Amino acid sequence: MGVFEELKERGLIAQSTNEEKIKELLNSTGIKFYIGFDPTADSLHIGHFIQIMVMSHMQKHGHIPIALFGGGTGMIGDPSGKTDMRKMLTCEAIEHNIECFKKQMSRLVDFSDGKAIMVNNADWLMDLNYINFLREIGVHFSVNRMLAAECYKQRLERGLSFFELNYMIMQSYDFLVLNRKYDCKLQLGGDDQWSNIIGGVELIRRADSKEAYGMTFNLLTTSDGKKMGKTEKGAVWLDKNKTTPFEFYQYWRNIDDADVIKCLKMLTFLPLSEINKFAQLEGKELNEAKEILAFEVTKLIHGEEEARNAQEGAQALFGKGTNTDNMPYTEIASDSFEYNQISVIDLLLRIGISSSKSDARRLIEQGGISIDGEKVTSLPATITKEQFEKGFVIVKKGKKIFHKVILN
RNA sequence: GGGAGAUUUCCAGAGUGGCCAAAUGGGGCAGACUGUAAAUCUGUUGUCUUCGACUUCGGUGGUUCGAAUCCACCAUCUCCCA
Repeated sequence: MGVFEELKERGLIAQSTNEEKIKELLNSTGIKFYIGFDPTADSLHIGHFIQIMVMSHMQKHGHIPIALFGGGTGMIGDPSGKTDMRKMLTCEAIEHNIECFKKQMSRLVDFSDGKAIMVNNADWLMDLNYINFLREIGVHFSVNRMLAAECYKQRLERGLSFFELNYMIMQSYDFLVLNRKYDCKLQLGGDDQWSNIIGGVELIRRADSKEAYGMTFNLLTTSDGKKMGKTEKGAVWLDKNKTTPFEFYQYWRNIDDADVIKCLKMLTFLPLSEINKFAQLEGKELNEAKEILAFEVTKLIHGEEEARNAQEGAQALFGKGTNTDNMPYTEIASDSFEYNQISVIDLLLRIGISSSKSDARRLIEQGGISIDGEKVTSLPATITKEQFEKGFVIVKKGKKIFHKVILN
Protein backbone atom coordinates (compact mmCIF):
# COMPACT_ATOMS: atom_id res chain seq x y z
CA MET A 1 0.00 0.00 0.00
CA GLY A 2 1.36 3.41 -0.93
CA VAL A 3 1.80 6.07 1.65
CA PHE A 4 -1.06 8.12 0.27
CA GLU A 5 -3.47 5.22 0.60
CA GLU A 6 -2.22 4.48 4.07
CA LEU A 7 -2.65 8.06 5.24
CA LYS A 8 -6.06 8.10 3.70
CA GLU A 9 -7.12 4.86 5.27
CA ARG A 10 -5.96 6.05 8.65
CA GLY A 11 -8.32 8.97 8.31
CA LEU A 12 -5.59 11.54 8.30
CA ILE A 13 -6.15 13.32 5.03
CA ALA A 14 -8.54 16.24 5.02
CA GLN A 15 -8.06 18.24 1.82
CA SER A 16 -5.63 18.25 -1.05
CA THR A 17 -5.05 20.54 -3.97
CA ASN A 18 -4.78 17.80 -6.54
CA GLU A 19 -5.32 14.31 -5.28
CA GLU A 20 -4.30 12.45 -8.41
CA LYS A 21 -1.06 14.36 -8.84
CA ILE A 22 -0.12 14.00 -5.21
CA LYS A 23 -0.78 10.28 -5.28
CA GLU A 24 1.44 9.97 -8.31
CA LEU A 25 4.14 12.05 -6.69
CA LEU A 26 4.11 9.98 -3.54
CA ASN A 27 4.38 6.73 -5.43
CA SER A 28 7.94 7.63 -6.34
CA THR A 29 10.53 8.15 -3.63
CA GLY A 30 12.71 10.92 -2.30
CA ILE A 31 10.01 13.55 -2.55
CA LYS A 32 10.70 16.54 -0.37
CA PHE A 33 7.77 17.97 1.51
CA TYR A 34 7.53 20.42 4.32
CA ILE A 35 5.50 21.03 7.45
CA GLY A 36 5.80 24.18 9.49
CA PHE A 37 5.79 24.49 13.26
CA ASP A 38 5.44 27.76 15.07
CA PRO A 39 7.53 27.86 18.21
CA THR A 40 4.88 29.34 20.47
CA ALA A 41 5.75 27.24 23.52
CA ASP A 42 8.72 25.35 24.87
CA SER A 43 7.20 21.99 24.07
CA LEU A 44 5.18 20.38 21.33
CA HIS A 45 1.73 19.21 22.28
CA ILE A 46 -0.86 16.77 21.05
CA GLY A 47 -1.93 19.13 18.31
CA HIS A 48 1.48 18.76 16.68
CA PHE A 49 1.58 15.05 17.10
CA ILE A 50 -0.38 14.23 13.97
CA GLN A 51 1.97 16.26 11.81
CA ILE A 52 4.91 14.40 13.27
CA MET A 53 3.23 11.06 12.67
CA VAL A 54 2.70 12.06 9.09
CA MET A 55 6.34 12.99 8.69
CA SER A 56 7.28 9.65 10.11
CA HIS A 57 4.92 7.74 7.81
CA MET A 58 6.26 9.62 4.83
CA GLN A 59 9.83 9.03 5.85
CA LYS A 60 9.19 5.32 6.17
CA HIS A 61 8.09 5.36 2.57
CA GLY A 62 11.31 7.00 1.47
CA HIS A 63 10.34 10.62 1.31
CA ILE A 64 12.26 13.49 2.81
CA PRO A 65 10.56 15.66 5.40
CA ILE A 66 11.57 19.26 5.85
CA ALA A 67 10.63 20.46 9.31
CA LEU A 68 10.31 24.19 9.15
CA PHE A 69 10.50 26.09 12.40
CA GLY A 70 8.82 29.42 12.37
CA GLY A 71 11.53 31.52 13.93
CA GLY A 72 10.34 34.36 11.74
CA THR A 73 6.63 33.70 11.40
CA GLY A 74 6.48 32.90 15.10
CA MET A 75 7.22 36.53 15.70
CA ILE A 76 3.89 37.37 14.15
CA GLY A 77 1.58 34.53 15.12
CA ASP A 78 -0.93 32.78 12.94
CA PRO A 79 -4.38 34.33 13.28
CA SER A 80 -6.14 31.40 11.55
CA GLY A 81 -9.14 30.31 13.52
CA LYS A 82 -8.09 32.29 16.55
CA THR A 83 -10.35 34.72 18.30
CA ASP A 84 -7.64 36.83 19.85
CA MET A 85 -4.22 37.95 18.86
CA ARG A 86 -1.42 35.93 20.34
CA LYS A 87 0.99 37.59 22.65
CA MET A 88 4.29 38.42 21.04
CA LEU A 89 7.34 36.38 21.92
CA THR A 90 10.87 37.56 22.34
CA CYS A 91 13.60 36.33 20.00
CA GLU A 92 15.32 34.45 22.80
CA ALA A 93 12.14 32.62 23.74
CA ILE A 94 11.62 31.59 20.15
CA GLU A 95 15.18 30.28 19.85
CA HIS A 96 14.74 28.31 23.03
CA ASN A 97 11.44 26.86 21.88
CA ILE A 98 12.90 25.75 18.59
CA GLU A 99 15.62 23.84 20.42
CA CYS A 100 12.98 22.06 22.49
CA PHE A 101 10.96 21.18 19.40
CA LYS A 102 13.99 19.73 17.65
CA LYS A 103 14.73 17.43 20.52
CA GLN A 104 11.20 16.11 20.79
CA MET A 105 10.76 15.66 17.10
CA SER A 106 13.94 13.66 16.76
CA ARG A 107 12.28 10.80 18.61
CA LEU A 108 10.00 10.07 15.71
CA VAL A 109 11.74 11.49 12.71
CA ASP A 110 15.22 10.47 11.70
CA PHE A 111 17.27 13.54 10.91
CA SER A 112 20.55 11.74 10.24
CA ASP A 113 22.31 11.56 6.87
CA GLY A 114 19.99 13.96 5.11
CA LYS A 115 16.97 11.73 5.67
CA ALA A 116 15.18 14.79 6.90
CA ILE A 117 15.96 18.47 6.95
CA MET A 118 15.40 21.20 9.50
CA VAL A 119 15.14 24.81 8.51
CA ASN A 120 14.28 28.02 10.26
CA ASN A 121 12.40 30.63 8.30
CA ALA A 122 14.01 33.39 10.34
CA ASP A 123 17.00 32.78 8.05
CA TRP A 124 15.22 34.33 5.12
CA LEU A 125 12.40 36.34 6.68
CA MET A 126 14.36 38.50 9.06
CA ASP A 127 16.43 40.30 6.47
CA LEU A 128 13.74 40.97 3.93
CA ASN A 129 13.69 44.35 2.35
CA TYR A 130 10.20 45.76 2.59
CA ILE A 131 10.04 47.42 -0.80
CA ASN A 132 11.67 44.57 -2.66
CA PHE A 133 9.41 42.11 -0.95
CA LEU A 134 6.28 44.01 -1.83
CA ARG A 135 7.41 44.32 -5.44
CA GLU A 136 8.32 40.69 -5.83
CA ILE A 137 5.82 38.91 -3.61
CA GLY A 138 3.18 41.39 -2.54
CA VAL A 139 1.89 41.93 -6.05
CA HIS A 140 0.70 38.36 -6.22
CA PHE A 141 -1.73 38.64 -3.33
CA SER A 142 -5.26 39.91 -3.47
CA VAL A 143 -6.47 41.37 -0.21
CA ASN A 144 -10.04 40.68 -1.22
CA ARG A 145 -9.24 37.01 -1.63
CA MET A 146 -7.40 36.87 1.63
CA LEU A 147 -10.20 38.43 3.58
CA ALA A 148 -12.65 36.02 2.07
CA ALA A 149 -10.69 33.10 3.48
CA GLU A 150 -12.55 31.09 6.02
CA CYS A 151 -9.75 31.26 8.54
CA TYR A 152 -10.05 35.01 8.96
CA LYS A 153 -13.79 35.02 9.32
CA GLN A 154 -13.84 35.09 13.07
CA ARG A 155 -11.15 37.69 13.17
CA LEU A 156 -12.97 40.02 10.85
CA GLU A 157 -15.69 40.32 13.42
CA ARG A 158 -13.35 41.08 16.25
CA GLY A 159 -10.58 42.89 14.50
CA LEU A 160 -7.57 41.74 12.56
CA SER A 161 -4.43 43.81 12.51
CA PHE A 162 -2.34 44.39 9.41
CA PHE A 163 0.47 42.80 11.33
CA GLU A 164 -1.35 39.49 11.46
CA LEU A 165 -2.75 39.71 7.97
CA ASN A 166 0.82 39.32 6.80
CA TYR A 167 1.14 35.90 8.32
CA MET A 168 -0.34 34.23 5.28
CA ILE A 169 2.08 36.00 2.97
CA MET A 170 5.04 34.99 5.09
CA GLN A 171 4.00 31.35 5.06
CA SER A 172 3.38 31.44 1.33
CA TYR A 173 6.81 32.92 0.86
CA ASP A 174 8.32 30.11 2.92
CA PHE A 175 6.95 27.61 0.48
CA LEU A 176 8.36 29.57 -2.43
CA VAL A 177 11.79 29.70 -0.81
CA LEU A 178 11.81 25.99 -0.06
CA ASN A 179 10.62 25.24 -3.55
CA ARG A 180 13.47 27.20 -5.04
CA LYS A 181 16.11 26.00 -2.64
CA TYR A 182 15.21 22.34 -2.11
CA ASP A 183 12.76 21.67 -4.92
CA CYS A 184 10.12 21.09 -2.27
CA LYS A 185 6.88 20.49 -4.15
CA LEU A 186 4.51 19.66 -1.37
CA GLN A 187 3.37 21.37 1.80
CA LEU A 188 1.47 19.52 4.47
CA GLY A 189 -0.20 20.81 7.59
CA GLY A 190 -3.21 20.77 9.85
CA ASP A 191 -6.51 21.51 8.22
CA ASP A 192 -6.51 24.96 9.80
CA GLN A 193 -3.55 25.71 7.56
CA TRP A 194 -5.46 25.17 4.33
CA SER A 195 -5.70 28.83 3.40
CA ASN A 196 -2.05 29.45 4.17
CA ILE A 197 -1.02 26.43 2.15
CA ILE A 198 -2.95 27.27 -0.98
CA GLY A 199 -1.51 30.77 -0.63
CA GLY A 200 1.91 29.23 -1.13
CA VAL A 201 0.82 26.96 -3.97
CA GLU A 202 -0.60 29.93 -5.83
CA LEU A 203 2.41 32.08 -5.15
CA ILE A 204 4.72 29.48 -6.67
CA ARG A 205 2.51 29.27 -9.70
CA ARG A 206 2.37 33.02 -10.17
CA ALA A 207 5.90 33.94 -9.30
CA ASP A 208 7.77 31.03 -10.87
CA SER A 209 5.11 29.40 -13.05
CA LYS A 210 5.76 26.12 -11.33
CA GLU A 211 3.40 23.48 -10.08
CA ALA A 212 3.29 22.78 -6.33
CA TYR A 213 0.84 20.93 -4.14
CA GLY A 214 -0.68 21.10 -0.73
CA MET A 215 -2.48 18.67 1.49
CA THR A 216 -3.96 19.00 4.95
CA PHE A 217 -4.66 16.56 7.75
CA ASN A 218 -7.63 16.28 9.99
CA LEU A 219 -7.28 17.98 13.30
CA LEU A 220 -7.53 15.78 16.28
CA THR A 221 -11.04 16.42 17.48
CA THR A 222 -13.42 14.53 19.68
CA SER A 223 -16.56 12.99 18.24
CA ASP A 224 -18.51 16.10 19.20
CA GLY A 225 -16.11 18.32 17.33
CA LYS A 226 -14.06 19.80 20.12
CA LYS A 227 -10.31 20.03 19.91
CA MET A 228 -8.59 17.20 21.64
CA GLY A 229 -5.63 17.49 23.92
CA LYS A 230 -7.02 20.19 26.12
CA THR A 231 -7.44 19.66 29.81
CA GLU A 232 -8.24 22.06 32.63
CA LYS A 233 -4.54 22.35 33.16
CA GLY A 234 -4.07 23.38 29.55
CA ALA A 235 -2.62 21.41 26.70
CA VAL A 236 -1.39 17.85 26.86
CA TRP A 237 2.33 18.33 26.29
CA LEU A 238 4.88 15.96 24.90
CA ASP A 239 7.47 17.13 27.40
CA LYS A 240 7.45 14.88 30.41
CA ASN A 241 8.19 17.74 32.74
CA LYS A 242 5.04 19.51 31.64
CA THR A 243 2.78 16.47 31.34
CA THR A 244 4.11 13.40 33.13
CA PRO A 245 4.06 10.08 31.27
CA PHE A 246 1.52 8.89 33.77
CA GLU A 247 -0.83 11.82 33.11
CA PHE A 248 -0.20 11.41 29.43
CA TYR A 249 -1.08 7.74 29.59
CA GLN A 250 -4.20 8.49 31.62
CA TYR A 251 -5.34 11.05 29.09
CA TRP A 252 -5.58 8.40 26.41
CA ARG A 253 -6.81 5.73 28.77
CA ASN A 254 -9.80 7.92 29.60
CA ILE A 255 -10.69 8.74 26.06
CA ASP A 256 -14.28 8.64 24.84
CA ASP A 257 -15.50 5.35 23.34
CA ALA A 258 -16.32 7.05 20.09
CA ASP A 259 -12.76 8.26 19.58
CA VAL A 260 -10.70 5.17 20.32
CA ILE A 261 -10.53 3.67 16.86
CA LYS A 262 -9.90 6.98 15.23
CA CYS A 263 -7.02 7.66 17.58
CA LEU A 264 -5.53 4.22 17.11
CA LYS A 265 -5.46 4.86 13.39
CA MET A 266 -4.15 8.36 13.57
CA LEU A 267 -1.74 8.16 16.46
CA THR A 268 -0.16 4.73 16.39
CA PHE A 269 1.74 2.63 13.89
CA LEU A 270 -0.31 -0.45 14.64
CA PRO A 271 -1.22 -2.18 11.37
CA LEU A 272 -4.65 -1.28 10.08
CA SER A 273 -5.68 -4.92 9.99
CA GLU A 274 -5.18 -5.14 13.73
CA ILE A 275 -6.98 -1.89 14.42
CA ASN A 276 -9.93 -3.03 12.39
CA LYS A 277 -10.32 -5.97 14.72
CA PHE A 278 -10.77 -3.59 17.62
CA ALA A 279 -13.39 -1.76 15.66
CA GLN A 280 -15.60 -4.84 16.00
CA LEU A 281 -15.53 -4.63 19.77
CA GLU A 282 -18.42 -3.17 21.66
CA GLY A 283 -19.24 -1.89 25.10
CA LYS A 284 -17.05 -3.12 27.87
CA GLU A 285 -14.58 -4.79 25.57
CA LEU A 286 -13.77 -1.56 23.88
CA ASN A 287 -12.22 -0.56 27.15
CA GLU A 288 -9.31 -2.85 26.38
CA ALA A 289 -8.60 -1.00 23.18
CA LYS A 290 -8.11 2.13 25.23
CA GLU A 291 -5.40 0.46 27.21
CA ILE A 292 -3.59 -0.43 24.01
CA LEU A 293 -4.03 3.06 22.64
CA ALA A 294 -2.67 4.61 25.82
CA PHE A 295 0.30 2.29 25.87
CA GLU A 296 1.18 2.72 22.21
CA VAL A 297 0.95 6.48 22.19
CA THR A 298 2.90 6.82 25.41
CA LYS A 299 5.53 4.49 23.97
CA LEU A 300 5.95 6.66 20.90
CA ILE A 301 6.43 9.80 22.90
CA HIS A 302 8.17 8.70 26.05
CA GLY A 303 9.67 5.35 25.13
CA GLU A 304 8.72 1.82 26.02
CA GLU A 305 10.00 1.89 29.58
CA GLU A 306 8.04 4.97 30.61
CA ALA A 307 4.97 3.57 28.92
CA ARG A 308 5.26 0.35 30.87
CA ASN A 309 5.74 2.25 34.10
CA ALA A 310 2.69 4.36 33.43
CA GLN A 311 0.66 1.29 32.60
CA GLU A 312 1.74 -0.55 35.71
CA GLY A 313 1.03 2.50 37.80
CA ALA A 314 -2.44 2.74 36.38
CA GLN A 315 -3.16 -0.93 36.82
CA ALA A 316 -2.00 -0.71 40.39
CA LEU A 317 -4.46 2.04 41.16
CA PHE A 318 -7.45 0.78 39.30
CA GLY A 319 -6.80 -2.93 39.44
CA LYS A 320 -5.44 -4.71 42.42
CA GLY A 321 -1.71 -4.30 41.96
CA THR A 322 0.41 -2.66 44.60
CA ASN A 323 2.94 -0.77 42.56
CA THR A 324 2.87 2.83 43.72
CA ASP A 325 6.26 3.73 42.29
CA ASN A 326 5.03 5.94 39.52
CA MET A 327 2.55 7.92 41.47
CA PRO A 328 3.13 11.61 41.92
CA TYR A 329 4.40 12.18 45.43
CA THR A 330 5.29 14.82 47.95
CA GLU A 331 7.72 14.47 50.81
CA ILE A 332 6.86 16.14 54.05
CA ALA A 333 9.26 16.78 56.86
CA SER A 334 8.45 15.18 60.15
CA ASP A 335 8.73 18.51 61.95
CA SER A 336 5.69 19.83 60.12
CA PHE A 337 3.66 17.73 62.54
CA GLU A 338 2.36 19.39 65.65
CA TYR A 339 1.62 17.15 68.60
CA ASN A 340 2.32 14.24 66.32
CA GLN A 341 -0.41 15.15 63.86
CA ILE A 342 -1.19 17.32 60.89
CA SER A 343 -4.56 18.51 59.65
CA VAL A 344 -5.85 16.91 56.51
CA ILE A 345 -6.83 20.30 55.12
CA ASP A 346 -3.25 21.52 55.39
CA LEU A 347 -2.00 18.32 53.88
CA LEU A 348 -4.26 18.60 50.84
CA LEU A 349 -3.11 22.13 50.29
CA ARG A 350 0.50 21.18 50.71
CA ILE A 351 0.46 18.40 48.14
CA GLY A 352 -1.42 20.52 45.65
CA ILE A 353 -4.60 18.49 45.59
CA SER A 354 -6.70 21.46 46.54
CA SER A 355 -6.16 25.08 45.68
CA SER A 356 -7.36 26.64 48.92
CA LYS A 357 -8.49 25.67 52.36
CA SER A 358 -12.08 26.28 51.40
CA ASP A 359 -11.62 23.94 48.49
CA ALA A 360 -10.10 21.30 50.74
CA ARG A 361 -12.95 21.66 53.20
CA ARG A 362 -15.51 21.23 50.44
CA LEU A 363 -13.80 18.13 49.15
CA ILE A 364 -13.89 16.51 52.54
CA GLU A 365 -17.46 17.56 53.24
CA GLN A 366 -18.56 16.00 49.99
CA GLY A 367 -16.73 12.79 50.62
CA GLY A 368 -14.14 13.22 47.93
CA ILE A 369 -11.03 12.40 49.93
CA SER A 370 -9.71 9.05 51.07
CA ILE A 371 -6.49 8.28 52.86
CA ASP A 372 -5.14 4.76 52.52
CA GLY A 373 -8.54 3.64 51.35
CA GLU A 374 -10.42 5.17 54.30
CA LYS A 375 -12.82 7.91 53.44
CA VAL A 376 -12.30 11.07 55.44
CA THR A 377 -15.71 11.95 56.78
CA SER A 378 -15.73 14.23 59.77
CA LEU A 379 -14.36 17.71 59.52
CA PRO A 380 -11.70 18.64 61.95
CA ALA A 381 -9.75 15.77 60.41
CA THR A 382 -6.15 15.07 61.25
CA ILE A 383 -3.64 12.45 60.34
CA THR A 384 -1.04 11.17 62.77
CA LYS A 385 2.51 10.01 62.37
CA GLU A 386 1.46 6.51 63.27
CA GLN A 387 -0.43 6.30 60.01
CA PHE A 388 2.90 6.52 58.22
CA GLU A 389 3.99 3.08 59.40
CA LYS A 390 5.15 2.04 55.96
CA GLY A 391 6.71 5.44 55.39
CA PHE A 392 3.95 6.88 53.27
CA VAL A 393 0.21 7.20 52.87
CA ILE A 394 -1.83 7.32 49.69
CA VAL A 395 -4.23 10.24 49.36
CA LYS A 396 -7.03 9.79 46.88
CA LYS A 397 -9.15 12.60 45.52
CA GLY A 398 -12.26 11.62 43.68
CA LYS A 399 -11.87 8.53 41.58
CA LYS A 400 -8.76 9.06 39.60
CA ILE A 401 -6.36 11.32 41.39
CA PHE A 402 -3.84 9.65 43.63
CA HIS A 403 -0.96 11.18 45.48
CA LYS A 404 1.64 9.57 47.66
CA VAL A 405 2.75 11.44 50.76
CA ILE A 406 6.12 10.35 52.04
CA LEU A 407 7.21 11.09 55.59
CA ASN A 408 10.73 12.35 55.60
C1' G B 1 -9.62 63.60 13.94
C1' G B 2 -15.28 63.46 15.39
C1' G B 3 -19.37 60.57 17.69
C1' A B 4 -21.75 56.15 20.35
C1' G B 5 -21.17 52.23 23.65
C1' A B 6 -18.78 48.60 26.60
C1' U B 7 -15.47 46.74 30.82
C1' U B 8 -19.11 41.93 36.46
C1' U B 9 -16.70 36.27 39.85
C1' C B 10 -13.08 30.40 34.98
C1' C B 11 -16.25 31.73 30.31
C1' A B 12 -20.91 33.68 28.51
C1' G B 13 -24.21 36.90 30.67
C1' A B 14 -28.08 39.23 34.49
C1' G B 15 -27.76 42.95 38.02
C1' U B 16 -28.79 50.56 37.63
C1' G B 17 -28.24 52.92 45.59
C1' G B 18 -29.37 48.73 50.72
C1' C B 19 -32.90 42.07 50.15
C1' C B 20 -25.42 41.21 46.18
C1' A B 21 -20.27 37.07 47.40
C1' A B 22 -23.77 38.84 43.15
C1' A B 23 -29.50 35.49 38.91
C1' U B 24 -29.09 31.99 34.82
C1' G B 25 -26.34 28.89 31.42
C1' G B 26 -21.62 26.61 30.19
C1' G B 27 -17.24 24.70 32.19
C1' G B 28 -14.76 22.68 36.64
C1' C B 29 -14.89 19.74 41.14
C1' A B 30 -17.34 16.05 44.27
C1' G B 31 -21.38 12.22 45.13
C1' A B 32 -24.79 8.26 42.88
C1' C B 33 -24.89 5.00 38.58
C1' U B 34 -20.83 2.69 35.51
C1' G B 35 -16.43 -0.05 31.90
C1' U B 36 -10.59 4.45 34.74
C1' A B 37 -16.25 5.60 28.82
C1' A B 38 -20.67 8.39 27.52
C1' A B 39 -25.45 9.96 29.08
C1' U B 40 -28.34 11.07 33.40
C1' C B 41 -29.44 12.73 38.42
C1' U B 42 -27.66 15.39 43.10
C1' G B 43 -24.45 18.72 45.59
C1' U B 44 -20.79 22.41 45.01
C1' U B 45 -17.90 26.36 42.53
C1' G B 46 -14.09 34.27 46.20
C1' U B 47 -11.12 33.72 50.84
C1' C B 48 -10.60 32.68 55.99
C1' U B 49 -9.67 31.28 62.41
C1' U B 50 -16.72 28.73 58.24
C1' C B 51 -23.62 28.66 62.39
C1' G B 52 -19.61 34.08 61.64
C1' A B 53 -15.99 37.35 59.42
C1' C B 54 -13.22 39.46 55.46
C1' U B 55 -11.85 41.04 50.31
C1' U B 56 -14.17 41.42 45.21
C1' C B 57 -17.73 43.70 39.99
C1' G B 58 -11.22 47.66 34.50
C1' G B 59 -7.97 51.68 37.58
C1' U B 60 -7.90 56.07 40.85
C1' G B 61 -10.50 59.50 43.57
C1' G B 62 -15.45 61.56 45.01
C1' U B 63 -20.95 61.84 46.51
C1' U B 64 -23.73 58.96 50.34
C1' C B 65 -25.37 56.39 56.76
C1' G B 66 -24.62 52.80 52.64
C1' A B 67 -22.15 51.90 45.75
C1' A B 68 -21.10 46.49 41.09
C1' U B 69 -24.95 50.24 40.70
C1' C B 70 -24.38 57.80 40.99
C1' C B 71 -20.17 61.60 39.60
C1' A B 72 -15.01 62.89 37.76
C1' C B 73 -10.60 61.55 35.58
C1' C B 74 -7.51 57.60 33.48
C1' A B 75 -6.86 52.83 30.83
C1' U B 76 -8.43 49.15 27.42
C1' C B 77 -11.82 47.35 23.73
C1' U B 78 -15.94 47.51 20.09
C1' C B 79 -18.83 50.18 16.70
C1' C B 80 -20.20 54.48 13.52
C1' C B 81 -18.47 58.90 10.63
C1' A B 82 -13.76 60.92 8.32
